[in-house]
Amino acid sequence: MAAHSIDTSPQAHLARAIAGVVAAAVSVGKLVGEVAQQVVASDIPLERPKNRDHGDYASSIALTLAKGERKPPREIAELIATGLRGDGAIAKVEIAGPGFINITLNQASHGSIVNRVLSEREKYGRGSQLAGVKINLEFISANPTGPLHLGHTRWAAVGDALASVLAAAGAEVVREFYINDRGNQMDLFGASIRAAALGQARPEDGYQGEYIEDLAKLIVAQHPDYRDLPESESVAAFREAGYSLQLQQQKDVLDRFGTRFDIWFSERSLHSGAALESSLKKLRSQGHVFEEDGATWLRTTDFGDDKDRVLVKSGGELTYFASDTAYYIDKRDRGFDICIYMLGADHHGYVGRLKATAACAGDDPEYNIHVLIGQLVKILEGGEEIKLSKRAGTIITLEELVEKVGVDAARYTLIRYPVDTPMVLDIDLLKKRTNENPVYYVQYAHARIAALLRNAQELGVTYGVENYDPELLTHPRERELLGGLAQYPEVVASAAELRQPHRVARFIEELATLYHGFYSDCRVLPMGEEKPGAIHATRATLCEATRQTISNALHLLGVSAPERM
RNA sequence: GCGCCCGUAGCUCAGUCGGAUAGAGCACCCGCCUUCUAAGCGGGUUGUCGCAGGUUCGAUUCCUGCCGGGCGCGCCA
Repeated sequence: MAAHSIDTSPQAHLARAIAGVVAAAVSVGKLVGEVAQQVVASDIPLERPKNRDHGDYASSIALTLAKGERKPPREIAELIATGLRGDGAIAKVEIAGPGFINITLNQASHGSIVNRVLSEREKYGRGSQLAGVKINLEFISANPTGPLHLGHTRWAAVGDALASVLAAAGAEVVREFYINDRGNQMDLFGASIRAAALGQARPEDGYQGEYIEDLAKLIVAQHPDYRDLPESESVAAFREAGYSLQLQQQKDVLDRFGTRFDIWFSERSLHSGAALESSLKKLRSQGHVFEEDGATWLRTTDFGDDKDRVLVKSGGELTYFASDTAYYIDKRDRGFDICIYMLGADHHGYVGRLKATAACAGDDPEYNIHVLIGQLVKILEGGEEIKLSKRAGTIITLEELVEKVGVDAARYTLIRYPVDTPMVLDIDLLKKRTNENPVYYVQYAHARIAALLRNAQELGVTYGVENYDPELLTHPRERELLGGLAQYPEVVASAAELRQPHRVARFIEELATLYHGFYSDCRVLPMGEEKPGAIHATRATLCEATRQTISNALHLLGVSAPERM
């Protein structure tokens, strides 16, 4: 991490302090193990123990070092604890259990997080561990042959949130949507619309949804002549018109959902430009292309794929896989260090070939390419599962879900689970505007603080860092809340590193719980004739820092932070 | 057959780069609004962390095998 952005949170301070003590012990020969010699602040395990008797922070570092030192962990813990006791931020250090170091901070240090939050404001939580890294995040990437369904919706929410989280960690992120606008399904799409326009039965394997009728009507209204063209021209005309309308519909729906893409990338553009040819050239130069049975293959088995893949069919046509490889290489040529793909579970078979493709192009598949596999979403309505079938037209679309539960609830619900969890959405339950939906719980906390701060101003409580005195925050609830606020930057950093935006959602829920607990036990504003004093200003300032943190976190997820509910 | 994902409380799910008594919400029972939003707070009840081995001071977490569920294995896109 760059020197100008030293993390000033209490736990970062502790990590540096512990690393410093260990390094000092190494230099005088009290610690000799390899692990101890190499330890740096970012390696120091430091957590907020569930049990408050275990202090504000606890570290298991002594247990980790014990093996290399061949000494009892408690002895090492004592050594470190002794070194820490001189630290001005620390009130108490205790050794517990097998060798945990439990640390209690002094008031000023523990309370200083409020100053940090209120000086950084909407920037609180941002870090720099991904500074200078260019990331291409591709998600949704639906065919332009129909509305976006629930699976796409999960990605629309999670992908957008992940992009924000990565950006918050300092990365330069581009959100990209790959439009699969080539291939048989496009002709099938055109033929389906044409059939609807002519009042004929749709092709058996064609698209059956009602939206096809709507598209047909729209197109015929503008271009009645399309029906009279020779069949293949007519299919093409309906296909292109339908493509354009459907793509625009997807863009509009996503826009209303709050997910906006930087780049809409057309598969066709790979073929009309030089991308395909130059990618083939690159792959050939790396030596993994071969000819067999009249087709051109990429030897992906060199890098762990199950089987080699065809790039050019014996008939001379390019495969979808050829597009994929060209697309990947094009992204790299555009300067992206890391290409993240978000795919549905039904596409997990692609992971091997995508990674192998990157390797064939001479890249590091462990760094340059990252594939996230999302499990499918099941929907319950009226207690029964709705089976999804695009062809049969029984799908829940992004639009329908939003109509039913609203943007905030839809986004938040989809984001709060890790993507590899197969999730069950109960529509009936989500329709209820009750606290069964965590998004209300979290938004309520924000609105509650906003209301309180409005009242504070009316009552003449002048809150803010200049009237903030951390020595007054001695109540256990206050200490808990301060500890929660301090966790946020670390949560964002780990969400970015692990590509798991749901961690941010879980954090907000925890912070909301801490706030509600504080609120019910600690009176913030003066009562009756009481005059505003230091405790009121200090507590209101703590509230403001909490509001800011919740707001920042909700914004990362694309969920609104209401002032009133 | 081969590969990937999942299996944690009655339900929906966190937690897992090994760490202190396994958590939350919902549901159920009992309290708390004459002053800041009760969409809230507090208390109670709930578990063979799928099963069996292994590694370890320590395993829900790592390894192996099995059982159960989902998905994928085209010169389709």
